Amino acid sequence: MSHHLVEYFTLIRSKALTWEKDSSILIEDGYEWRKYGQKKIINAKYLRSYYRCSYKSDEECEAMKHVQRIQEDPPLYRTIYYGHHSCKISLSNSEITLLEPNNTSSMFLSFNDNLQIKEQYPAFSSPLSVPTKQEPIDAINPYHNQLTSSDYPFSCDYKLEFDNFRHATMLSSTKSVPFHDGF
DNA sequence: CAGATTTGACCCCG
DNA sequence: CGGGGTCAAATCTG
Repeated sequence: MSHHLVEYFTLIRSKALTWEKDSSILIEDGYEWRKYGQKKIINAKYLRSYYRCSYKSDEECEAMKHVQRIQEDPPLYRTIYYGHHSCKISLSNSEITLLEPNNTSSMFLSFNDNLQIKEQYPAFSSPLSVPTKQEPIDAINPYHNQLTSSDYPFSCDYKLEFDNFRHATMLSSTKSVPFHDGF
């Protein structure tokens, strides 16, 4: 069963290896992350979680990511990646195409048919990509049954936005969800 | 017991 | 000074 995830990627800063990804369902991104912090962000309803690559100490891998839920209904999570993985260790899912932008173009869009959702994590098990531990998912469990692929049909209505940071955000949503919550 | 997470303190920078 | 990023000790988990 292919989940047609509709996601968008935005290169925030072309010099820094930084990009962000919003997804309406939690996906495995192929890496293991260790959480090292969590913060309440003003004007945001939800906590932001801070992760770094699990292999940072072993292999000097500097990759990090921040994950923050930005919307309740439907659930939407924003993941900002920093740096790239110098470690070779991924979850050995060759199916997973890593979500790393490879050039300095301001944006690109990806409709991931090839992103694999781990079967043992049906719709939600972890709001993040660390499958080894259960997460405090109480809040999102109510949405478990809503997040079937049928609720997220593949649709292609794009919305392009430019902000004063000269970075373009291509928003693609099945429901043209407005953004708010301080973003 | 080892490795991950939690959580408040610390700290940096605008 | 405060927001937000990181540290680290305590705690948790398997």
